[in-house]
Amino acid sequence: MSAQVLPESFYDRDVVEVARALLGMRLVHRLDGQRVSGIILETEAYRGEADLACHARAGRTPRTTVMYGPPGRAYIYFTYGMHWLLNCVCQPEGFPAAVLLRAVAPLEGQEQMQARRAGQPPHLWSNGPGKLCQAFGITGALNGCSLSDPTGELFIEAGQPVPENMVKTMPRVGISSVPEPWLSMPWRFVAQSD
DNA sequence: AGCACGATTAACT
DNA sequence: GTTAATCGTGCTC
Repeated sequence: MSAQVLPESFYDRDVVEVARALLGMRLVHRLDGQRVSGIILETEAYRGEADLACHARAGRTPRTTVMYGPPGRAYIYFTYGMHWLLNCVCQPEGFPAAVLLRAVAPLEGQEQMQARRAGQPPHLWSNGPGKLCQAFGITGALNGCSLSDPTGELFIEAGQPVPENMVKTMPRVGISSVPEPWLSMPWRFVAQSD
């Protein structure tokens, strides 16, 4: 019984819907022939050039090109001079939108995570967008790769969907200089732990 | 060519 | 609660 990898069509719809639907799914990175994986617990949606919090607000640039491509690809970028952040490209090709993966619960390959998150306790390995990329060994080398290819290095498998009463919705974080209404859009989704 | 700032994190007071 | 670390990106000159 092998887990089902989410197909491109999963991502080919409104990015806010996808951000909600990704909760409970499983992020997998094949690293040194070993699976490093975790259950997605927190996401944020970034939608189109009109969304002033979205990188695509500046239009199509070298960095944002991947977001304009087909759904189901990884959009990975570098920020604050030291952190990689992982997104899933959504909606039809030509419309720039992506879901930022903000937190996952460690599952497989915990020795790998421990090694990459030197000295930190397990609950702090992947509870942030920069932290999860570090724990999983994800870098810009994977930018643009398909997340729907089961033979690829990085993909997302179907998991246990999170029921509605276990999902909290709130404004996105880290975008404090963005004007309304974008600042308050409830496009951040968090799965409750209990 | 130069500059301000960022979808963050960890280590402070 | 505050702040340094650190550099690619996009904007201005």
